Amino acid sequence: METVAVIDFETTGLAPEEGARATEIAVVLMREGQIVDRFQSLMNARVRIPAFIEALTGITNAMIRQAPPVAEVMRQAADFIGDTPLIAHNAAFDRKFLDTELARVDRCRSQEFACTVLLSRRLYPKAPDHKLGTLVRYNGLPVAERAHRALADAEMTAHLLARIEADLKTRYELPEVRHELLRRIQKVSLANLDGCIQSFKRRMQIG
DNA sequence: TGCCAGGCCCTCTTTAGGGCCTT
Repeated sequence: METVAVIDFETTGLAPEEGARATEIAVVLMREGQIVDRFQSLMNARVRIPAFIEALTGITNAMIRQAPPVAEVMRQAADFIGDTPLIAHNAAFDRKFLDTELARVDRCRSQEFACTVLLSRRLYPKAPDHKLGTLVRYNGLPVAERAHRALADAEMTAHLLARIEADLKTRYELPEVRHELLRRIQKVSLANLDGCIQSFKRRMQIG
């Protein structure tokens, strides 16, 4: 059975090219819709966290000063993830921080990302919006006590992923939902979703 | 002076613009 890694970063800002750095990482391994392992750590990149981000995440400059060095944490995270296919909510954001922080420790990513924002826009077009918290509540999933912390957000994303996979299986009578199919789905328009999945089923000789 | 992320999606589109989503 396929294992996927759900990843979430907390950072000092929105863009590494603007000098933003990661302050916390969490990775949740999922297999058959269940969380089977977790990695989480704060990390010290020797940068100051803006006050409004301290308020948003609850991660303070005092906490970061006592955290292990970012290079040490990223090497551990890279070893934990290995070549497991990746998932994130708004994957473009986490992908660029992952790639930037890995490059700083002379490591690189080999696997692709799937994105629960793109998937949710296709599966749940009637949701009020596609923020992580909204989608979790919209689907009646467990809401983390402390959103905007990496492990809490990664676990909420993992639960959302499990719901997406379950809904795809039910709606399209699929025996399983692999990362490759998620990647295909997120690239087609909403109008072409049904056709994309039926075509995939024919190629896989399902149904 | 006025803007200041960026990748992606949607549509009153594609010779573009506006909005979403992440910290």
